[in-house]
Amino acid sequence: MEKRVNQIKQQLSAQNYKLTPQREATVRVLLENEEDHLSAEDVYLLVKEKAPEIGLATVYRTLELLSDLQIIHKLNFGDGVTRYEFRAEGAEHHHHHLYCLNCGSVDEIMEDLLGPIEKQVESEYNFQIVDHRLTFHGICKRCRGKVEDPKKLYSIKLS
Amino acid sequence: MEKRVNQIKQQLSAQNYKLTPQREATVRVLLENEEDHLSAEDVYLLVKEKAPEIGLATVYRTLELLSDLQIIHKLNFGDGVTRYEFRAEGAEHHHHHLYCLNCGSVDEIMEDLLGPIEKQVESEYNFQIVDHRLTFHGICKRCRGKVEDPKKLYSIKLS
DNA sequence: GTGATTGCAAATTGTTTGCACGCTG
DNA sequence: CAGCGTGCAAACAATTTGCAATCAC
Repeated sequence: MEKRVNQIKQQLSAQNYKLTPQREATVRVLLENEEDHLSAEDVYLLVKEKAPEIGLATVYRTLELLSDLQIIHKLNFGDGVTRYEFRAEGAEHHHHHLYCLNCGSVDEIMEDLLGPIEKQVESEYNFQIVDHRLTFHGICKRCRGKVEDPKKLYSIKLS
Repeated sequence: MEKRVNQIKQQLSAQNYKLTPQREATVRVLLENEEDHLSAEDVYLLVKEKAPEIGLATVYRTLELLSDLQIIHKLNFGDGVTRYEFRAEGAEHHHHHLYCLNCGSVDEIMEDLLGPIEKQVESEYNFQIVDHRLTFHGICKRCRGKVEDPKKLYSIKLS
């Protein structure tokens, strides 16, 4: 944890940015909730607990900064809010998401399932791939059995 | 074209909705620009050409209705606007998108590359898949050569 | 007429910006 | 003191909602 905070501090100063207390608090919240895919509002509420004077705009600015520096990633599941997650440490390690239509949870698939497919797409469509987003929408293991008609949920909830 | 309008009309009346002139105009615009992934605003502007009195709210309501009835699909590429596309006619025919970081164009991959992978995910993660979204972000064939550093573009443009 | 549908304006939501102040080198 | 960084409030953009008027059976 301290190690990662420090690492980020260095990434910031390498570009002449400082790890101010607000930024540090934000980073720590993100690290502490790494598996949660928080929205800006989520982050704001959590950061306020440790730094009550912080403004929402600062949180947005910090998230934008971290995103520009490719320290975090913005995610969109179509429910109207942007969520954030840490980038995989090793540059090219992609992963995917499982978005539950019932409870809104987001789980991760930590393996990259698309390696061969990317190659196929690059050559077949003459498209230079920089990244991809793969999300499966459905019912998570915790909601299994609770939902009668997943397709219906789907049409209601999804964008 | 007429055939498809009629088909949609029937889908609507099957659920006790009417294909009003405004709805029909909206549907036609969507059909005429099927490969374009229009935003609500785009649709609004185009619909206004044939039905100048229409309101933006009506367009939104129509798009929402069509989406609820699973006639069209909402899409999010992370650039802040929701775009719409027709659903594949045959229920389970998935396709994928190529989003160009340089020009913002969206092309389609009409084959479903994920069949086997879905099966693997369902069993391995105990997740019941209803749908998936797969988008490749990168440089389209038209922008090839115009861009020096795709990764940089990526960090700037993407959500 | 009764209920669905519309247009318009106002409200909401998520996010961004302008600006004066504060902190740090 | 120069400039980055902040908090606050106002601005914005996309979308949604309330409501009175209108339309279709």
